[in-house]
Amino acid sequence: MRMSHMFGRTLREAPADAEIPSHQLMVRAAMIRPLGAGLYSLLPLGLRVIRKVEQVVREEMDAIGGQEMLMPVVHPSDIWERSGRFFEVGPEMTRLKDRGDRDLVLAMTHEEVVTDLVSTEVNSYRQLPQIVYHIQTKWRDEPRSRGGLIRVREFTMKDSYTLDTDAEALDTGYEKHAVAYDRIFTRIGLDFIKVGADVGMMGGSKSEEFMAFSPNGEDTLFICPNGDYAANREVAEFRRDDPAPEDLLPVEEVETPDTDTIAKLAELLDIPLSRTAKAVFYIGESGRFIFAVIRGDLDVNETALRQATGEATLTPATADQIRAIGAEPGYGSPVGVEGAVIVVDESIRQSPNLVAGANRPGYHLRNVNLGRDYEADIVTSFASAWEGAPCPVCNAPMKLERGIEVGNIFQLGTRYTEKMGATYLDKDGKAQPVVMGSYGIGIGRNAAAVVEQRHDERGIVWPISIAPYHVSLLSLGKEAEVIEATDRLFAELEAAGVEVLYDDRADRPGVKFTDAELIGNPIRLSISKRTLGAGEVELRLRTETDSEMVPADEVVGRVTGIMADLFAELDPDSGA
RNA sequence: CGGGGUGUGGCGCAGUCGGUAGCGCGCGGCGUUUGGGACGCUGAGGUCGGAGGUUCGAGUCCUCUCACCCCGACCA
Repeated sequence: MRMSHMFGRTLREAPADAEIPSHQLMVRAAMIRPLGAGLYSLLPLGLRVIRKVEQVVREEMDAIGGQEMLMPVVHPSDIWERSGRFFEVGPEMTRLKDRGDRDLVLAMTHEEVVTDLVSTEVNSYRQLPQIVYHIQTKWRDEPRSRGGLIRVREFTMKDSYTLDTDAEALDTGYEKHAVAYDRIFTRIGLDFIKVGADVGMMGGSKSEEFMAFSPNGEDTLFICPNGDYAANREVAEFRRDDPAPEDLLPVEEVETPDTDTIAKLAELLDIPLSRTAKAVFYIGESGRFIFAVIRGDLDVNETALRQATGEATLTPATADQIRAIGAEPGYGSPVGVEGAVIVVDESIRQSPNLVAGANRPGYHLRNVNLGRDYEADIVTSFASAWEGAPCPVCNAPMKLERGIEVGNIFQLGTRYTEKMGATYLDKDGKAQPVVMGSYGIGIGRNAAAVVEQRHDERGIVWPISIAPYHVSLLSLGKEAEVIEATDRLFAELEAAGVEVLYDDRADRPGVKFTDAELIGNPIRLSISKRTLGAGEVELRLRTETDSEMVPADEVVGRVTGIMADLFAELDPDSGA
């Protein structure tokens, strides 16, 4: 490609509304342009990156037996009604009508279409297992898009689906995906980790996320320094030590004026936070009052609490709602309340003789004990982990990291196939629901994550696997012999299968160097009157600050050799 | 949806007390330059986000509205 005719210009300054590096650099480097909130055009340079990410994904999906297909972006709403998600998913899914007043939805994912296809295409256990996938547009009307390509509303996603006869076979397909994903993210040069995750709106039983490390990531991860455990904050567990057993002491009311927070209470009574029981009040989506009880030194993980209660949303209760069940804001305890679902964290069960509210202003109770003084409807774990929390496996203090979710894998089970009647006949001729898994990779987000991890003050430092071009070729000077020599090298490189972005513009050298570094192709070649006089070409890697002079007739071989080395560095089979 | 912020030429910005819109970069032409974002001359390009209002007069004041960004809520 000759830069003199490339569509899209580089920008000297980033748009004022771009804050994170990947957003700024991809706009400046003429890869993306904003159209609206969460909507981006891909310019030719950016599209090349996206296509390369897609191709890596495609190769690895094919390698585990995936069959590529393509499903529509617009769906008739009835399949979503049959799965139930038409009613479960909120405004994130866009609904529209066609000219015949028929209800349609814009696809935010494709479980429904796959399941619908399965019901007609799969009839026998002999056809299973299967892996199908497509790489296609998704529309999710996010409440808030952000960060360039990190979180957008319209985006390209690879979604694949495993179809199996039983849970054991599902494990196999799931594990194949875990391996394929490892290879994909390695090949595109990401520094990443697989963590345990919440199943969210996808439902199902098991889910893990692949997280690219980045301070600009939206997720918080807890990671064991010994590699024994890694989880999204939403589901992160930690080791809970059993406190020394104590005899249960009698309940005793204590006057605590103006002590409406746990911190004040602990100070007033001169006890550690861990000797108090904290009450947190929510109203669930069903309208039930959710009364969460947790040890005073811990915080509620609302995702875990939603899971435990089966409530899709939890809204903090108002003071009036709290009083309506017989509790008192600031002085609440589960002792004597009525009409609430009492959910107790494990920390409480393990801790005897805690201080809790007396459900009247200015008073608390000492020596409150679960089972003696009140009963729980649910006892489970819903405490948030924290930086330094003990690893649930080895007890080492966990590190807190930020990550960008670049892929996720879900075991769906029969959630969709049962509802939509996607069955196969087993060996006994009996109809059984197909067991499904669902696996996603956001293509554009991956490209952005790579930029977040691989850039410097001058621009992007692409890994060769997804760089827009392998080589930036610069002609320095307008002398005819320089132009001719650069034209010739351009042709030779292309003939050798090297992808070249040829900066043939009439600009000064500084402009070309700067743009080459901004765009970030891995190999830079420069030809000028000076190099020509010595019969050489200057070669510099984007990752290096020193150049190398290469005899003109060795350049193509040298470049292809470097390319092979660069690809090898990203090769998951090389053991590097 | 709550909180904060910004809308002036392609990008970055200025615009005082209300007086008829300017700077840098970029872009076209000519000339001089050519190894780290050159210089001179010259030229093109703006419904000042939109609507309404106040006023002799609005980029500027008032009202409404739209869009975008950031934090939170939410989120496969």
